[in-house]
Amino acid sequence: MLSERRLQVLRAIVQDYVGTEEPVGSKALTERHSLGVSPATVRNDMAALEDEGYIAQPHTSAGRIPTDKGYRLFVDKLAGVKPMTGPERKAIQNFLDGAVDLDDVVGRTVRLLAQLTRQVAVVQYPSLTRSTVRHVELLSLAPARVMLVLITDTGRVEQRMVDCPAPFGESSLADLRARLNSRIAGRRFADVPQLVQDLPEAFEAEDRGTVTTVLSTLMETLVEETEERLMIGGTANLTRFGHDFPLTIRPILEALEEQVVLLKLLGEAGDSGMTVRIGHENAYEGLNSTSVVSVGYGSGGEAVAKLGVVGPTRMDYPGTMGAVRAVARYVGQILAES
Amino acid sequence: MLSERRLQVLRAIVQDYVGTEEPVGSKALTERHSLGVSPATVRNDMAALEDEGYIAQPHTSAGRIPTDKGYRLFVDKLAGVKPMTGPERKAIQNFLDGAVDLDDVVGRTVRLLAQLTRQVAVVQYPSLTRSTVRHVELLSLAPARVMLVLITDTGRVEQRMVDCPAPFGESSLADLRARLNSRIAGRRFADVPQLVQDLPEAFEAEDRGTVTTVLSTLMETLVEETEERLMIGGTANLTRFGHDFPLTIRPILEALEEQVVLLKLLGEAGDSGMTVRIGHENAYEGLNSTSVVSVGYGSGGEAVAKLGVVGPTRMDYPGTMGAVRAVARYVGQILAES
DNA sequence: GCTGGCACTCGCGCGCACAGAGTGCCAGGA
DNA sequence: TCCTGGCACTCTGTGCGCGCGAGTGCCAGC
Repeated sequence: MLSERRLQVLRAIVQDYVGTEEPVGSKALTERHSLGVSPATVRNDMAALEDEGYIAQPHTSAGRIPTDKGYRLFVDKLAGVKPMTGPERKAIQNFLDGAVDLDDVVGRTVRLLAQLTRQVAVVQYPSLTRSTVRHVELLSLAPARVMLVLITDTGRVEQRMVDCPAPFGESSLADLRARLNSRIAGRRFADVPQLVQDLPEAFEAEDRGTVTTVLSTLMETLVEETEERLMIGGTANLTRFGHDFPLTIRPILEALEEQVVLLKLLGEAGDSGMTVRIGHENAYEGLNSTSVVSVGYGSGGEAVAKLGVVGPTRMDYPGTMGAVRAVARYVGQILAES
Repeated sequence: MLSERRLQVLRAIVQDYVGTEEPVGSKALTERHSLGVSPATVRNDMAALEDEGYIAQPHTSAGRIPTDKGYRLFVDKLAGVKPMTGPERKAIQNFLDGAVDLDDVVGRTVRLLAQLTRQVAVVQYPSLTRSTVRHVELLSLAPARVMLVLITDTGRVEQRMVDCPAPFGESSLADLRARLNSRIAGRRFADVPQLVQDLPEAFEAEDRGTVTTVLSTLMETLVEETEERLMIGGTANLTRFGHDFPLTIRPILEALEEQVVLLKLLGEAGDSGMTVRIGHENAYEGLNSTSVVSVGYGSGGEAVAKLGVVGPTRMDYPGTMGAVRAVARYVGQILAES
């Protein structure tokens, strides 16, 4: 167990290193923080911290820098979440209030988060897993061609083209539309398959093939849309990453383009509360030198999606966590209103 | 006027520099290209080319590198477009064929283009300016709340929430929906305002306010959607940009996040045929060290949007132009089919 | 108008020495 | 038992000088 003072030393090291980006030595520490002890004592503490794996030296006879384990302890025990100031909160609210539709909300959120944290922001579109169907629209484009439009209660709209096996009359289409909506409007995605299972039986034999095709397209859409899309922004902030640049930044850019990777990353984070994944805690190798701070957000109490930022392990955790939490809260409000 | 041989020398310099990324000297030139003359002669030619501003020396007594003006001449006069090979064309087609909807088409196109050119790809969503309305759908969500869904013939779907000034009955809504569609379905965006101008008059006084609100939201949507969205990809390729990295890459990443800048960039390019903007020819300052190769694409003959790549001025122009042209052609085909 | 020769320039890489920061360890004191 | 000042040691980063090599411009000759 580490003594109280050693924890303070670790906290000081993290804070200094985040600020200066340079390994911090014992002398500098005692100068900048009033620890009440001499450099020599600090040196002993540092040696102990290094033995425990919380800090490391890049080279012999350089200062110390925190390890992933050190940051972990810092985040868990030594630092809180720094709340946003009043004016900051006001600004967040104002910025998000002007959004006109879902795309706009997500777009603004990304920009805002990137600007506040000066890091890369990732925002997942509100999830459809817990969503319900608001309306299904069917439009006849050609005798054997139907457009399927799905509208969800989160305000999302998806459309698919359906090629029918046989021509499909306008009246049959209207019939199908009406039956479909009366059955599944307001129901959850997961329940849809059962609810429409016996629908084809209500139609003439010649139309059954088409009905089945339309239904399976609908189901595909539901499944596909359950897999989430996301938006990222603030990639220019990657340039502030470090000095050894090209090598560090490349895998990160690659990871950011792989939506699958990012979705997994957000998905792995706990469902409630804020999650901080530090360095090697990230499963994806390219992000081993980064930390991911993420949190769920949603209208009402339930989280429907996640958002977060990706930055260097050497980041201002309290500030970043504060910004992420605040933004998530306000986005939730906006979504609840619309 | 430059002699034939000097043009050849310029061509050789561009090709070598693009390959090696290093200033190219007279001796290396005569070794790698069979110009049939000695290094001394090439030196004279190079001096002449430098006087004319086609090439420059980074430092005294280093090799020469092409200037923007040099690349311009190279692209205009000295190099053609390198066509894709058969297998490459096949691969492009296969890759694009699996797309399920518009988002998917654009997404695949971006990835494909980035991979083929190993540069940053930018694809504009098919434009709505020349588009027609396929269908307008109105859904009642609450007594005084309507969802407006617009479907275009390019397969795009946009929705907006409308808060009505007064409650709006289901039958009035159906009436409005029917009238709207009979008037504007199949018509061009630009014609819509006139066509619906006198619609409110057909309704009871109590509903007129709502009808007007719905119509103005529709018009807003049309205008907004005429301003295009776009998708980018392959940003990881920026890491191959140069050695002086952080300084070069930062403004580029910033530019890429500013959709307005990119749209302007694509918009400025000529409406038909391929456009190459080299270095300082780009209006936006952050892209002064990059070249942009863009071309319009669309279903049928008409171009409905643009796509292109952003890369270092030192790029393989013939190859890049070939890839861009080929991809644009196949995307056009895919869009025409769907 | 092309060629070979020659002197000149300049950036780059290498070796070296030095300063500075930081460490570990130890003996002495509260 | 724990803290402190002192001391020797170890590195890294930096500045300087130097030589090499690539490349140039110019000139006289063919």
